[in-house]
Amino acid sequence: MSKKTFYITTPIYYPSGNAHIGHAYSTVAADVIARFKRLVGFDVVFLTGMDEHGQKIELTAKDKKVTPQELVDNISSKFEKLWKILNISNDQFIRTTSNFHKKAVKKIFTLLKSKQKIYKGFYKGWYCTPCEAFWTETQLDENYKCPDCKRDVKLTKDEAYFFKLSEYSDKILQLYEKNKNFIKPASRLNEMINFVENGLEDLCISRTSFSWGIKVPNDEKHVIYVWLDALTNYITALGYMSDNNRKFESYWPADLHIVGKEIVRFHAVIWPAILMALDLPLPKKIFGHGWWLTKDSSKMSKSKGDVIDPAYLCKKYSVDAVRYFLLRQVPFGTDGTFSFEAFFKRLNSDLANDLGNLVFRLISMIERYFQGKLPEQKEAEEKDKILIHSLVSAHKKVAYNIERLSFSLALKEIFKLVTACNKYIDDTAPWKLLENKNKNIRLATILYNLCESLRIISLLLYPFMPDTSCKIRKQLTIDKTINWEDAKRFGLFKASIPITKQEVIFPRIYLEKEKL
RNA sequence: CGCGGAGUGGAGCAGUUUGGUAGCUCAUCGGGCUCAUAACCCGAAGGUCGUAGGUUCGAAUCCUACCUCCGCAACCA
Repeated sequence: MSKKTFYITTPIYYPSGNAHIGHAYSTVAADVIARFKRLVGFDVVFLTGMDEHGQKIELTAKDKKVTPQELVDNISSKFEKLWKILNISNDQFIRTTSNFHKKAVKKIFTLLKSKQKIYKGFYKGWYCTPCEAFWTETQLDENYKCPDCKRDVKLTKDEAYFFKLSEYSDKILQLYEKNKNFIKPASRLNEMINFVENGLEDLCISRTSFSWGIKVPNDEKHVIYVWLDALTNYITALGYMSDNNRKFESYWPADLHIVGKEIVRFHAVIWPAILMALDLPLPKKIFGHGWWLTKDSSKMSKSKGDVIDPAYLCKKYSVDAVRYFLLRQVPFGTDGTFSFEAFFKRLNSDLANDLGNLVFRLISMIERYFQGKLPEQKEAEEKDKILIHSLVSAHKKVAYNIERLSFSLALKEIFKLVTACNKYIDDTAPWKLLENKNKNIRLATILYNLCESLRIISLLLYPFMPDTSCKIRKQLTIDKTINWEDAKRFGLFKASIPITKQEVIFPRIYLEKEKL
């Protein structure tokens, strides 16, 4: 029985500073897809990692008086810790400073060179001596000065290796034409078409101005510059160009590269060209998500420390609050504004008031009315049907929206169910039935239906909020096995297993108590 | 004329492809309920849909002009 495979990646992040909310965003989104795909039976590889070479690292390390390796070891370990905190279920964590990656990249370079896709030429750039940095003409400011220090720059010509990107314009346009879903959302596709139609230039893929990188084989004063080093992580991680490429054979091509909108171009233009040059299949989809902006950045920076540090948010307000907010607040393709006001609002109204309170009031009634043990008998009524119908049909909409990366809509669907449950309680008014002894079974049925609802909700919620999902199941003594199929059927909840009240899942946040 | 996106009640957004009572969430106000985390449920108020023209019986939705904001315009991960 060979399961269908699914390979999903995040970008590899650049450890020149600490992880911020944008990193968390890409990674959490990828995690949701990975968890979902596993849940529906795919054999998933979920890759994330770090892009650890380059001049900026070299300079930062020098500044901090550590070696580049020490610098990246330190920062990368922080990223890894953050992924643990955020409950990221990645199968691999690649670092471009790993030996296996460096070896593979060298082989890729050599192969491309032998195929005559790489040649040696001259890189023209404007060099700023004090900054030790090269700039392209378009990067210079309006007076042709260094954009960093505003001082004079001088035109220099350096020997460098180039990749024949210019050969691929037509092929890439054909790719876009053939696969309309290659770049999502569609607005990004238009940008790329426009960009490629203007013609592609060959790509400079080596540098001599710094040394922190993979050496060019047989020409060691050159180091391989970002593209060939970073983008190829998606295949070297699977063992491409290694002694054991079994994983590569079974998982490549990637099903989905999740990237920030700022690097769509590299993934949608350069990466396919490199793969074409290597005669490898192309990834199926690139999704470029939006950015988190801060509306009132002055206020943010005034507060002590880096307040939008995702680890801090998780620690203070729970992982799932963060995961939920990021994916619920704005559509995945568009930019959003991060504000604590919005964060607290979401937390309070959706998570604490609607979901958390629902679990709490339900368990409270089960304890109070049945000493924590529901009888098995049932007495259904017409109004149950509406609730049940919306429950068993929800999985389709949720799955559909996750597949399209419309996380926000998927969550909306799930929370419609939560609202339906709260309404159902109000409509059936269990506390009134209590007065009438004959209504005991009906009362139990209502509570059963609610437990069952929460079983299904916990299942649908699992890819987004694994922690919360498990908490709900634990509180209602539902067994731990998470299986998407079980979201399609009503009636699997086992009555008569004792339930006792536990912690509140999402405590309410009181704005006035929060010091921002 | 480089390409593209956006401008809708206090806030954030959907609706524009296939014109026909302007919808959602939050906030506000009123009511209900008491199982619950001052939570839950119901109802109300609030918008001439960037501006000005045009097409049409009828336009947020189509056309024209203009204004404002934003993204892309390659070696920045």
